Amino acid sequence: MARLPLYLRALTALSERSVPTVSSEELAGAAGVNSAKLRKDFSYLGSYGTRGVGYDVEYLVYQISRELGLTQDWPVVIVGIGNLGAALANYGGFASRGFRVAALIDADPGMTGRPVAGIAVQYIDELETIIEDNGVSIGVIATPAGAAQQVCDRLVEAGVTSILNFAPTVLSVPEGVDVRKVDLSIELQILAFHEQRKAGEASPPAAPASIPSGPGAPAGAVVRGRDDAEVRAEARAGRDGDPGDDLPAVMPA
Amino acid sequence: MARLPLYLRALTALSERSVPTVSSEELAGAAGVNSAKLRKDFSYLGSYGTRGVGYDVEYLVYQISRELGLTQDWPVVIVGIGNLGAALANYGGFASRGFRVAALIDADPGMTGRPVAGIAVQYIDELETIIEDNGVSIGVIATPAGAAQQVCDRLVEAGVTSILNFAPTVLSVPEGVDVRKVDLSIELQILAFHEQRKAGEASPPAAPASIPSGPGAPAGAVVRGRDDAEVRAEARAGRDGDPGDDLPAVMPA
DNA sequence: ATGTCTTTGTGAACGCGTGCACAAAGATAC
DNA sequence: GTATCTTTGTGCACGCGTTCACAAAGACAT
Repeated sequence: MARLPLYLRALTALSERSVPTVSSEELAGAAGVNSAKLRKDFSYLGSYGTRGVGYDVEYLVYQISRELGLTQDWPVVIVGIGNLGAALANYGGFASRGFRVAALIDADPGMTGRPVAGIAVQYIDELETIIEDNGVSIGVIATPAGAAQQVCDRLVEAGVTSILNFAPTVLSVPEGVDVRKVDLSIELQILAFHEQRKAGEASPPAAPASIPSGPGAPAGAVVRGRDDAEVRAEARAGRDGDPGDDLPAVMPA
Repeated sequence: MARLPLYLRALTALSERSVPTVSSEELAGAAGVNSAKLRKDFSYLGSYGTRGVGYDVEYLVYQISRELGLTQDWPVVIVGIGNLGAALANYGGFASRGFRVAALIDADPGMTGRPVAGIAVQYIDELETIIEDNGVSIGVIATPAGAAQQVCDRLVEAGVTSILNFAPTVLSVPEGVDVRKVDLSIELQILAFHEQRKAGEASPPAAPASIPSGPGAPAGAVVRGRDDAEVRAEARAGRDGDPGDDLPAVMPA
């Protein structure tokens, strides 16, 4: 149930405004979901609302917090204190809600000892010790892509069973270890995809003079500089051309 | 098809190693998906592989790039240059792959003119002008939660039709505008949820002496400090108690 | 106490994405 | 030219999540 945190946030807001009860309809609106879905979620959870009235806000907040395991606090380590790692360390969302940054770890010796968000960065050799001493079971990877799998392996080996991965790599982990991925470029690419579709459907008059696009090709494709067949033929021709700079808009990593 | 970026990344890696072709099986392995799924995805895309051989790497890279709209470059603006916004501006994943940071915008006048990642931060009054002058259609919101909806409205009004939201809020947007959300606390909470379930199932002997948990309650619930009925009763009693400090592990925002 | 009204909880249908399994297609060797 | 072998493309069935719609349940007014 990935929606529980959403409900919790909406409920907390209501709680602060001292609203005693909410109907499934209201809460669903605030969380941006269907009301029937919300009711079903709560019924799976075992929570009981009151028919004719709604759900008791405080009670639900407590129930969901408990279900999510937020009544205990979870020590987390952040590995890779670059731009992103530092931002994460400073991010308030970590500190609150039962999550405590137990340590910041970096592979650059120059970082060691430097305080980030009030916590001294530790060298990566200490990783295993830190995990074990603090009973850390959640690790955050904010390293470059190349180091991610390696760090992941060490975390898992040391006892971490949940990983939040910000590096643009697919991590392979043993059974029983959970990985969640946050990938900025992928999100952007998905947006670009939809954006292109919108542009293609909306403004056929905006099509610039170019190579005639084949039938079935989306209208957004007119921006491309080369014909499909051309590229395909070249690619098939034994790859004599220099691979890498013949596809301009494609990134290096 | 949210998997295309994943494929693209794997394919690009292969391309750099000058691998001419891949089978669906290999590529699926690298992307961490089922091979049948991958083949079906590609067939929807209209791409043709060669039976008995596999897919041509270069051709696929080009096709997917085109499908995702990566053959043109997309100017994006980042609004809210705090820790996270600055990290995003510095993040390499933006600059490459057809995305160009057109502007950094912040509501703090003290930030105006300060260079972040080589780009001078602009004051939020310029938002509309920037969007229109640069033809920006993708906006990134990295503001505090309170300002997010407001910024969102201005972005949309100015012509942005795709938004990547890092603020912990549900944004409401008109039809036709795409929003993707990246929420760190939610990711962590989901991990904690699974973590708790694992702990509950795995180590029943580890249950500390506590209030007897009711039947059907997950074992992880033993960590809680108060009984269900107790909280429920109190919550129902007209909310005489101080709301907010009686639920220890629950966060303020 | 009774009736009405609101809102929950859930049975059932729908749709979609996933994965299996196999036939068609092309390459490669002989 | 024929046979074999690899790998794609896809028909089909399964399972899950979503949504509709309605009956049961409780509150509230009379």
